Amino acid sequence: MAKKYWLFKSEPGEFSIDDLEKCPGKRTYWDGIRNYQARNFIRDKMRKGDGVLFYHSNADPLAVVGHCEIVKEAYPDHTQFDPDNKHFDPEAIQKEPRWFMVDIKLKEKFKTPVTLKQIKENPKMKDFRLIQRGNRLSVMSVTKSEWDEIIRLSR
DNA sequence: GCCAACGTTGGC
DNA sequence: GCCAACGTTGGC
Repeated sequence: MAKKYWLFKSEPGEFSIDDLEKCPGKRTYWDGIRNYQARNFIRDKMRKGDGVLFYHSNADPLAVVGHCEIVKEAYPDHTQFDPDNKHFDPEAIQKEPRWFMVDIKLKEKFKTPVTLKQIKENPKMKDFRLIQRGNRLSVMSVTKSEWDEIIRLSR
């Protein structure tokens, strides 16, 4: 299957691209996704080698700050079973995990983040999911041309 | 801090 | 299965 592209949102106060850069091997698991649409992307669609844009939400600046690669495909998100974790799901059962995660590895932290403002002003990005009205998905798909444009803007 | 948009929950 | 109430997200 052809390489696909995604965008992950993260609040830098929770987990920033700098935090990712400090992780061993610059890789981490992407836990805490508790939305079914996002879960289905993770569980059913993401494949090793797919590209991931890393976006800082609730931040200054609001921007795509780098890109990553999926290095491990979906497996159960252990935080759903951990009562001490803020993503604990009391309804989740071990035999049939409800929530999944992938592992990502940082490929590049942009020298120039691509801001939300830039994206909104760019006619080529008018269909970008991130800027669609009321879009609250924390994981979404990105087309190849959108990916290429973001990379170009970061240069 | 506000609030629009959206997902989820639960009573009926 | 409808839908009002509620909680959350996230830009502003």
